[in-house]
Amino acid sequence: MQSLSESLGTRIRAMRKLKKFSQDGFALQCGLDRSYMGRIERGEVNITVEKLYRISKELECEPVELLPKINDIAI
Amino acid sequence: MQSLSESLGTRIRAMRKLKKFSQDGFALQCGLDRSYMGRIERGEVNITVEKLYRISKELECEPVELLPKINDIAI
DNA sequence: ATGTGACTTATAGTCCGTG
DNA sequence: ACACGGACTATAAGTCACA
Repeated sequence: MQSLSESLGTRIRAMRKLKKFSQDGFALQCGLDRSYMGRIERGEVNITVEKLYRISKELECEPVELLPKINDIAI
Repeated sequence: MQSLSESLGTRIRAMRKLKKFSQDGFALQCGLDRSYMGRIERGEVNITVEKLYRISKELECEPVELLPKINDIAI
């Protein structure tokens, strides 16, 4: 079972690629550092809800589309 | 328009009351200090996604039930 | 049972680089 | 373009005392 951060990162990456954004261009859009976006997508960090919304906004999706179901992750 | 943290806090409080939990009993369940839970419910802090999941788990709901729609808050 | 101030500690998030 | 890291800085996390 994936961790929450891993699952979230995987979903963010998939959605970003769907939108044909580069990682660093997308980070810039979100007002985040490029190295931090890499860490997010690799599931190395536990982002705040505020950043989740910022990322969702730039991906033109609802946060729920990026969040795993509660029973699909280890808590 | 409410801020994200305010909207999230309001929803957490409403769901907690629905479950008939006291603030400090609920904080304990979540492994948090009751004063910190108070700040979350008042929207004074910007929690991480991990905390959101911990709280959702104890409220027996999905995170999406606690999160406002992206167009309903100021980003 | 809850709000608030004043903390300390942990970690989110930045800025610089390398291959 | 992206992975990965070191060394920062800002802020979330967590504790306690008092109202």
